[in-house]
Amino acid sequence: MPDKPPAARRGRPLDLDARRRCLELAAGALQERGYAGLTMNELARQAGVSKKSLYTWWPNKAAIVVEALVAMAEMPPLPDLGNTEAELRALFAIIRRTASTSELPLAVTALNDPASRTAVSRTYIERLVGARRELSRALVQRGVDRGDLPAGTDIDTLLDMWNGLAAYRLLRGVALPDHVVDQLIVMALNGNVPLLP
Amino acid sequence: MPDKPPAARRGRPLDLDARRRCLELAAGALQERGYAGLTMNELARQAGVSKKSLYTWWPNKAAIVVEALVAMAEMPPLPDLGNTEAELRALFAIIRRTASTSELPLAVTALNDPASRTAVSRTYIERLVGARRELSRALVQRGVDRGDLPAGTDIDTLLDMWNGLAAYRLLRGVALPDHVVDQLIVMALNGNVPLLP
Amino acid sequence: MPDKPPAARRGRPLDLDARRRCLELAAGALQERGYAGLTMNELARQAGVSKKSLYTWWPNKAAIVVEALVAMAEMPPLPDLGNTEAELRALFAIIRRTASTSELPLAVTALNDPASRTAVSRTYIERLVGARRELSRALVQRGVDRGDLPAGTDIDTLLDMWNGLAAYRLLRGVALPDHVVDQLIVMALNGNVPLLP
Amino acid sequence: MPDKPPAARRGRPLDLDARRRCLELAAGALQERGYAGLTMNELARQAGVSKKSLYTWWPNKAAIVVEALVAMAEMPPLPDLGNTEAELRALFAIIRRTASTSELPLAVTALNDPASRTAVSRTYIERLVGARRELSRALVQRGVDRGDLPAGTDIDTLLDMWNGLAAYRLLRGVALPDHVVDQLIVMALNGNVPLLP
DNA sequence: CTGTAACCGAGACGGTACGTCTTGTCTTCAG
DNA sequence: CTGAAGACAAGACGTACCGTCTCGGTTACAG
Repeated sequence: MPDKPPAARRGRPLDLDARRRCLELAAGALQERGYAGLTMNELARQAGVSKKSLYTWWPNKAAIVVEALVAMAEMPPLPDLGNTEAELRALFAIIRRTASTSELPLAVTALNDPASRTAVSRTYIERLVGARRELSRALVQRGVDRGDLPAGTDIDTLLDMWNGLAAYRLLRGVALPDHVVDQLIVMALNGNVPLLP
Repeated sequence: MPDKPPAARRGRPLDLDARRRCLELAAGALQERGYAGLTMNELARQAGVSKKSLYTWWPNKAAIVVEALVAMAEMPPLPDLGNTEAELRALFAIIRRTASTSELPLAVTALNDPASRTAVSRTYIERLVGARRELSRALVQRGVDRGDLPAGTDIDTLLDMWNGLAAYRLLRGVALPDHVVDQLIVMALNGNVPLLP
Repeated sequence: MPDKPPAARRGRPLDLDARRRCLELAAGALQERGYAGLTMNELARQAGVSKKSLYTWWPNKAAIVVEALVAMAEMPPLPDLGNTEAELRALFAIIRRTASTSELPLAVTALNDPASRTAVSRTYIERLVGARRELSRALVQRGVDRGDLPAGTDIDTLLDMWNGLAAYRLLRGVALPDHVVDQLIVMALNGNVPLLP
Repeated sequence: MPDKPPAARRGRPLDLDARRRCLELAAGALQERGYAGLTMNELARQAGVSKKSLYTWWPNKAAIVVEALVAMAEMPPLPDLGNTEAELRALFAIIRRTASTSELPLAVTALNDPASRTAVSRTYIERLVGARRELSRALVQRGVDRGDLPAGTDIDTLLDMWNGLAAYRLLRGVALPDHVVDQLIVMALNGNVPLLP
């Protein structure tokens, strides 16, 4: 008997539909009213779900928030445009869009909620930042492979710098103008990027 | 007599001493126990101050936190070492130290507390981020004046990029290794910096 | 099946035990420390109950106080002694005891607390004063039935007069001497009582 | 030197006008909004007086309230109508009016305010109840002197009973109907009153 | 006519109760 | 066994009020 149905489950099955509904409602509330503006009571009520279930599915509020953010952060793979400059431009579009949502402040707030200490481990952050990171890294790697970027480019540092710049500007409430983006791309294509040691 | 003192205040004067005491206690509690770990009840009790006074001086908890962070962010002017590379190295030391304290998460949390929306205006952020910014800008400007950095250097973008990189790494829980700092300094001294349009 | 049990309650049931515990603690605190000396914070703490629960069960402090007083005011039915004079004497013993406790001032204070205006309705007073009234009325009625008191005796007015006399004396800080009680009883047995119109 | 002018006062004299203004405002607020509805802050503001002055003139809130009630309780001497029944009827008019104001509940509340324990002594009650008592007693005494009431009438008990009846009815929220008043007067004129021992 | 002593309005302050809110747990009943 | 309904403990938040205090200014009598 190669593989029996996973565990011969008994009783009422998990309501995966309701679970997803919660994440969507949470995502909406987070963007509209922020971290503190999302309350578990209301989330349960609106999702037609019991608080018991919420706390069965996630250990605490911070965990729901992080998972909702992870879901929001999902993005389609960046297509190979055959042109490194065009691809970098597409990458910056995503960086700016991400920074313009309040995703980062929300993540910081969730991760500094004392409740999260117990259960929301670093793995969540890995998933949150990491989700996009892999795709972004692949894009930059293509530039390196094409020879448009230096062979030893420190891709992670480069991406952290670009994302960090956008995020920091967001914190300051200042926009990231086009000409800055243009310049960063030109600099990169000219080989002015951090290199691996 | 051109203008007499503003309004000849009546009534008992503000107890500025107690006000400052609150900020110091708040700063300590924030570093030790985080945003949620600081409670107004205890702060009032420890400072020997009534809650009424707290809420007279600041509109809500977030406002106290931001002001305490502003006070924490004050730093001595960066001395002129006569050597741009040494100065940049000193600047990065501060950037790393700042990113490794909990200051940034606290600020983000406070500024995203819905209570702060009403009263804690953008000016607080200006003060918070701006306090250090002026000093950092002056340091970089000295490098430009000495001719060690390009004449048209976009100092703000450069600083946002460096600070953002450090902060983003902090969020990811990854350290910023020395060789990366070395490389960024070398790049800057080679003139590879964003320029004003 | 004409009507099934009202709604087949769902969710955790009310903790009636804790509710009763609160009333008892409140009664004790009222007698020892008065209306202002009873605080909701402490009551919650001592009863091992959350403030939320207190305010779920009662709309405000005054409501708890009134209900505690109602519980205190409960008294055993006055036994039929077969002798009207002896029964009236027993009634006066209760009247005096009631007037000498702090029950009346507490009730007046609670019912004049502006918080009570909204929620503590007249029904509370009915219950508070009415609890004892029924028993007292029954006692006097027995005297009427025996023919020891006039047939048309206005029992309510008679009881209000006697209770009012004792209460008024309490307010003035003057005792109600035995001979006055004796005389009132004699007057009543001689038929000198207010009559229904 | 038999008696020198009291103390040869120096400095600014007491502002008796403002003091009286406070009492009037307090009386109004008490009747409209009750004991807790009268706040010292507002009283000071409305009277154009500083809180400092309020607490110079009276030791605490209860003291102001009691003094305001005493002022409210003042009544013109009851004229000799030459007719005991008419006079008793006038007396009952006053008793009813007094009971219909919330004077008694207010007095009870004030005297049970823990703050009053220190400073508002029994003498205040004497003044409050006593002010009217003397006048009422004189009126009843005239009836005794005329021979319309028994020689040994216990006037104090009689008045406490009548006042207490009206007050108790007020507490119960029930009116005192005319026919009851008529009957009490008839009973008294028939000699059915408590007698001194 | 000037000094000085007592008074005054304004209002900030310490202390503390009130009533509301939210998180995370627990209990019951229904599917 | 899972899920909805919702009561519960704990405790923070922001508001209100009392009685005290400190300030600068005002009014009277004294020299």
